[in-house]
Amino acid sequence: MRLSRYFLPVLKETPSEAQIVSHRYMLRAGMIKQAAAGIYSWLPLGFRVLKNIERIVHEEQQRAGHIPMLMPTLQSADLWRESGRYDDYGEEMLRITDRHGRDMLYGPTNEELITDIFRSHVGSYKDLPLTLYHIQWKFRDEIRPRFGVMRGREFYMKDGYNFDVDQASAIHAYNRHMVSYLRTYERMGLQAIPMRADSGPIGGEDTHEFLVLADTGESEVFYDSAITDLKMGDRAVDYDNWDDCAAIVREWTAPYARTDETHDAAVFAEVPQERQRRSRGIEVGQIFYFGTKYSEAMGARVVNDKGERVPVHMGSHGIGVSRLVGAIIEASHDDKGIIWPEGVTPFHCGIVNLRQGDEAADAACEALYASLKALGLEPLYDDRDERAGGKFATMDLIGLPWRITVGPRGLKNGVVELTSRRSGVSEEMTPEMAVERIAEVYAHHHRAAHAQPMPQRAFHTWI
RNA sequence: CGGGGCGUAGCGCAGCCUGGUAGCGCGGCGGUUUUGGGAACCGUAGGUCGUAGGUUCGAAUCCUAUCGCCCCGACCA
Repeated sequence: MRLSRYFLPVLKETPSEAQIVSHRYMLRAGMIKQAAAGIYSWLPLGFRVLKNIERIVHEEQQRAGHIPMLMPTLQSADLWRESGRYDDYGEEMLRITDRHGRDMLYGPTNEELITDIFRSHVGSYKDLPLTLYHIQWKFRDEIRPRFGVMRGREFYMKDGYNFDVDQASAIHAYNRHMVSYLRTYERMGLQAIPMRADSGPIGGEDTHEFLVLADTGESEVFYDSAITDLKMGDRAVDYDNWDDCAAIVREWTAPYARTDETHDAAVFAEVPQERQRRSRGIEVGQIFYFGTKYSEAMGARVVNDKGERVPVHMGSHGIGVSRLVGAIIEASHDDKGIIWPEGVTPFHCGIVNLRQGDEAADAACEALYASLKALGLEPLYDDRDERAGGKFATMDLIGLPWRITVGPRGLKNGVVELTSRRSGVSEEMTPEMAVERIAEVYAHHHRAAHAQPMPQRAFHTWI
């Protein structure tokens, strides 16, 4: 993309309403524009990040054998009356009446809809296990929306639902989700720690929240520092293997890690003193096993191998996609702006032409731009007629992890400058070498590297 | 919903107390000189002062109502 033809309304000054760093930078970098309290338009740059996060979520869900679909934002109140939540959910649910006087609602979540779909079409244990998910806008009428997209009223969320014939296989689904979530967050350059949580209005017996450590987090968290040393890395995971998944879950749940809701000072005291950590965290996901809570209320039953009709065991799982945009910024920024992890960056690298209009500089930039595009990478070429300082400031603010700086001075010696946004380190090298280096950096983040679904599959519905 | 605050040009703000017909910085547009970390100068456009009523010869300013937004709290992906 050429910046001169893009829409990137950056702000030099911080809008007064923004209190926390992610909100400030999202506004200043031209990522969002507030439409109403807790409701935002996603401008082109923000939209690219949102879509990158969404893409990673999709890839990791499908890798784990989960099936994408899409349910509507508006729902009929009838199903919610059936589950009993029409009254339980309270003021946070946005209720709407259509022209015929029918009670509708803007969905805060989708357990009712998915259960209705399930009971209409699935009747036998032979159709299980089944995990369906979608990524869709939700609305929760927060009393006080704040912190930009971190606590909006309208938000983009992946929610998935697993259906299993009995508790044991439902627990495996739970474990499988924890593993896939760990991978998902790691690919975004985040460390999200699973912490034992309260179930809240969703209900359930077993649940973990995933928290990103950040000073501005809304939850107080207590953990054993051993957990932050854990990495999924490149390890091969067989999502069909109950023991493998359970082992990884044990690895991540053995060290103490809880939010203030479930914190137990006595248990925490058993963690060696030097490993006790107390911090703040941003919740970016949660997984639940809730047994037969909805299936019993709504009559979602299957016939098991003994010919008995039994309520299906369910779980649900959510990832706050729009919130993650803010959470990543909270976890990765400095005083100049955002520092995007390679996995989610809106553009793979920036090209800064220090002397727009200079024949050699223009030509070198065009060549770099073409080479990067040819490799399937998307550079952002700052070809505006701006001074160097302004271009650098913009690049630093919008946080592209890599920058190639091109100027007449370097070109005289046949070199350009490659700069890491994170470390600030600059190296001079030929343009060809810079392209090669960028390509290497992104080799692991390419879509192709993640598009392979699990090789062995137990899910009958998987393509 | 309780407490606090704010709505004046695209953004950040002053003016309000003590009414007299709107200003500053940044940004925009045109031009000249510049050009390796947010340049300088000249020119120029842009506002029914959130909205509605009231008081007054006269309201951004005083009064009333209303809408919106932000912050703290309870609540929450």
